[in-house]
Amino acid sequence: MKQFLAITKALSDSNRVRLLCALRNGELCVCQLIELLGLAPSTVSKHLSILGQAGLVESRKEGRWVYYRLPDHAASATASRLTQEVFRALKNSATIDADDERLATIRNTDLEELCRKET
Amino acid sequence: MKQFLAITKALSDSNRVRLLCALRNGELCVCQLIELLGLAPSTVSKHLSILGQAGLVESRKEGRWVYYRLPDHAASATASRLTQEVFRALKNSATIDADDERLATIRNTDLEELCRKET
DNA sequence: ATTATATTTCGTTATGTGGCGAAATGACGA
DNA sequence: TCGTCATTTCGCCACATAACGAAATATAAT
Repeated sequence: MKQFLAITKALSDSNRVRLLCALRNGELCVCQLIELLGLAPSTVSKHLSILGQAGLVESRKEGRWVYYRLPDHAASATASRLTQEVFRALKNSATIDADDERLATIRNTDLEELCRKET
Repeated sequence: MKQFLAITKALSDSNRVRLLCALRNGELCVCQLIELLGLAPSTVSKHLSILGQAGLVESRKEGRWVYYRLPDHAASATASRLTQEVFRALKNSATIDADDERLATIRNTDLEELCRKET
C-alpha cells in the first residue's frame, strides 16, 4: 500500500506527469527537463527525486550531466503498468503534445549551449 | 490532463483507495463505509465526493441512505482502467485484506443497527 | 590547485489537503 | 406537522507539499 501510494502521489502532480511523458521517447538530461518545464533547477530536481522514489524513473551520471530515463526492465511491475496507463490516458493531451514539440527542439540543441542559456 | 490529475489525486490517499477497494465487491451504504474507515462522517463524505468528481464512483439515494458503487458502464475509460490497476496492485495488501474481513461482518449487519452503533 | 558548471540539498514561504465538529439538507416516521 | 436520522456542506486547524534562492556537492576544464 505504501509503495502504491508513492506511485499515485508521484503521478498526482502535472509537472511530474509531464516529466514522465517527456522520457517516454528516450532519456533526457536534467538541464533539458529544466528547460522544458521552465522551473527552477532545484524544483525540477525534487520532482525527479519523487519520481525516482516511486520507481518511475532511473538515472545515470555522465560527467557533469545526469540523465533520467524510464526503468529498463520494470523493477516494479505496478510502476511500469501505471506508467503505460499515463501514456494512454494522455494520448490526446494538449499539454503533452506541446511538450513533445518543444522537446523536438530541445533534443536537437547542444547541451553546453542549452545549459548556458539558463543562466 | 486536468481530468487525469483528478483521478491520480483521488488515488493518492490511502483512505480513498480503501473506499474504492471496498466497493469492488458491490455497492455499500455510506454508514458502512464510515464504520469501515472509522473516520468522522463528514470526512468520509468528502472522500467519496472526491472519488465521485474523478469518476471513480457513482451513488444512488434510497430513502435515508446513500449507496456508493463503481460506475456501471465506465463513463471514463481511464478511470475504469486505473481502478483495475489499483485492484491488481493491491491484491496482496494487508490493509485491504483486513478491510475485506471487516466488510464481511459489516455487510451482514443490519443498516439500522449499524447506524445506531455510531451514535 | 583553482575555477567554473551541473545537480542536489537545505531552509523558507505560500498554498493545498485531511481531519474534525457544527450547522444545513433531505427523507422517513410518529 | 414535527421530530429524528443519514448524509452533506461549511468553517476551522494542523500538517503536507510545491516553489524559490542560497549553500553544498561533485565533476570538468584551466
